[in-house]
This record gives sequence, structure tokens and C-alpha cells, in this order.
Amino acid sequence: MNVPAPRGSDAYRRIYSVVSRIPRGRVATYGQVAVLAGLAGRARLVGYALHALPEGSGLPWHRVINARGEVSERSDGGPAGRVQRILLAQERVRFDAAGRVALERFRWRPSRLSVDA
DNA sequence: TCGCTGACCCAGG
DNA sequence: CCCTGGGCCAGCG
Repeated sequence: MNVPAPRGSDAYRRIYSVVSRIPRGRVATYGQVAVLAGLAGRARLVGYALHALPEGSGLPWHRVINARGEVSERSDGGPAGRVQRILLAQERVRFDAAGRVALERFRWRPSRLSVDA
């Protein structure tokens, strides 16, 4: 797939690779993506990588949420967060009254845990 | 090269 | 549940 690779950052490439594998109707947390990308403990980097993602990348960036099951708020107050909820809802990912996704039910559980594809 | 600046996470209190 | 503190680190002036 056309996975964008800004500035030849190996870490970013690995992160995008993992995100591209999250199936429809499922979600993964930032920390989970980090671990699957071989970057355990660097959840923040996942957030930075997604933030740097250009529009129309084709990556299912909206399937990445935080460990509390919420869509992380953008500091710039942009529409990205709202869009993310809509996209997830269209995939039948449900939010409870508190705006949280039940991770025990919607979390992606990849059969293969290695970094490569 | 230095110094911000973040779509995070977890353990504590 | 809320708040604090510490760990994480690439990109761009």
C-alpha cells in the first residue's frame, strides 16, 4: 500500500506499517501500535507520527485511540477529532455515553505479533 | 547544535 | 475521578 514515509524516518515507517494493518471496525491504542512496531514505550512517537501524516494518505489513522478508549483531543482544536469519531462510527465502532470505546470488545488483536509483514 | 513542542502512558496520591 | 511527575523522541526553526 502507499504508505507515506516522511523524511526517511525508520520509526515513522514502522508505525505507518502497523497502522495500515488495523482492520475495519477495530481500533488499536497508541501504546499498542508502538509495541507492534518494535517501539515499546514510545507511544508518544506514534501520536507525533500520525499528527505528521498528510491528508489523503490512505492510512486508517482514525483507528488509533488512546489507552482509555477515547479519541485523543487535538491541541489545535481542529476538526480531526470529530472526523475520527464519525469515521469510526461508520465502521460500527460504538462509543458509550462517556464517549469511550469498549477496548475489550473493539481492540484489534493481530495474530502475528512481529514487526515485519 | 540547541530549544522548543507535542494525536501518549503509567504509577502514585 | 482528578492531578502530578517522569519517561518517551523526531522534526523544525
